[in-house]
Amino acid sequence: MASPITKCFQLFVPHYTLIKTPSFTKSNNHPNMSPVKPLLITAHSFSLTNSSLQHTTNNNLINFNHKTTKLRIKALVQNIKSLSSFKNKPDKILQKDAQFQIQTISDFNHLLMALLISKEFNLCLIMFTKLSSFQLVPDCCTYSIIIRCHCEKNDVEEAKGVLFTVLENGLQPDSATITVLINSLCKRGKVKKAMEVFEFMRRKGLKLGVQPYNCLLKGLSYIGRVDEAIEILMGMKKRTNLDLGVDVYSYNAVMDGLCKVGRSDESMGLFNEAIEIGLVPNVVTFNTLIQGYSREGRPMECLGVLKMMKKHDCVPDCISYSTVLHGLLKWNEIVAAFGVYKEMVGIGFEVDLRMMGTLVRRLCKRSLKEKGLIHDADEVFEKMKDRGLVVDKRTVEVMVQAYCWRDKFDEALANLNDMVRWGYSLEAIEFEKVIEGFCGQGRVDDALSSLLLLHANGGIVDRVCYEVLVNELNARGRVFCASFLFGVALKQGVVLVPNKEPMPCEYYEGRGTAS
DNA sequence: ATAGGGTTAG
Repeated sequence: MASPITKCFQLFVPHYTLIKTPSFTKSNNHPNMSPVKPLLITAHSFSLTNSSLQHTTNNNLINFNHKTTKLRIKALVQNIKSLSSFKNKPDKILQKDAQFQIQTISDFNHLLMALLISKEFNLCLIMFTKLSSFQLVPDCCTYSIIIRCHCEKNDVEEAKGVLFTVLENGLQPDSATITVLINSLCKRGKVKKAMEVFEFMRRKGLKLGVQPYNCLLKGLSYIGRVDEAIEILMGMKKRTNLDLGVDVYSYNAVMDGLCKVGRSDESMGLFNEAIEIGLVPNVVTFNTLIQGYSREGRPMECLGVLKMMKKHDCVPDCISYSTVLHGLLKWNEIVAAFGVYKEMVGIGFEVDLRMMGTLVRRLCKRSLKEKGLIHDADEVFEKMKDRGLVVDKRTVEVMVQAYCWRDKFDEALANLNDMVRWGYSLEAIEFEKVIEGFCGQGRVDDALSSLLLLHANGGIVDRVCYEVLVNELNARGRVFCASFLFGVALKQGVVLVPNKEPMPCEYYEGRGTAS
């Protein structure tokens, strides 16, 4: 009674030979493939033990018994399911029990899009060839997805072919379809080919919107032909009262091009021009400028841009702050960097752990001159420990050193233990400082355990460490312990010449006479 | 009415 339902896996059964490249003819001439709607994709359809899959073992494009194919299909289901996170459109296509109905070309486009997003380009193209079995006719949207698919595969010629087919079929490719192609070409630096498409469209008498032009601007900037980009931008600006015009994306593209070649001032000039003609700069505009100044070694001007943003009612985002912070660190403006760090933390932005490490190390170094900075280093370091499971080796080393400077040997030892826990070697640590420090505070046992920590973890204990400790033990009359250590040193080939030889014999003799 | 299209960091 219920009409047989085409399951997704059946789509891949080779009832007929697949056409190598998808054709765009609207033929319904697949006799063995009864076109039945709707298509239901259920989790069950993908069941890999399904006996229907046995039919697919012949020479075909998709072999369901092949391990990787199974994995791919599985991943595909995941991706289609996770479509719910895709642009608020889930409810339309995802029904309650995870069934996926295809009734309209729009549903089909969504499926193709899902495949595209999951980078299943070949599957996407294959699905496209099955389009007619759903008695569906591709529309502009379908074609732009297919064009994008070819582009992602780096098959620009094929993509262009699709565009021509669209035109031949009498369909009007709209600006969105073209944008996909132009963007893909420009992103790969194939600006010349992109321009050919522009020329082609012009000859066809089809007008393009501002977006494809923006792609071109970006493409030109990308290959370093910024001046040409500026020229085009100016042309676009002149035509404002026509249908084209410029928008903030256009300016962003060219400004970025200028910034990338060290012409940030000119970029700022363009910014002012954009303001003049009434465009509203967005966070990307400002971030572009920040990046420009940062690259040019003008990190303090990044802070200026940050202030400008606030004046323009533009809320700096994580990228704004990260870029500024990165610039300040790169050019060694450590105090300002800490200020920006504090601001980020205050807002609740996560700071990159590597930048935090750099900040800690520089603050430590700087604190030799400006004592107070060490507290800032502490603050950032504590945050790092809260955040990550491990802290990078160099940063802990520097902090251990800084703790030693301040006679905070407990903290130093705690961090040395962390280093061991994290599997770091202790070779870079100045253990004699730690041991001397503990001894100086009269804490011989802590000094001893520091030495043992180093020894137990394959570190080379140098003469100074042994000497300091043996002397200290001797001074405290702990002769037995001193001689033990003396022996350990000897075993390592370190012959100690302490202030006073430990005299175990004397010691025993003493005991002997007493009893 | 509407799917499909363009921007910034490390």
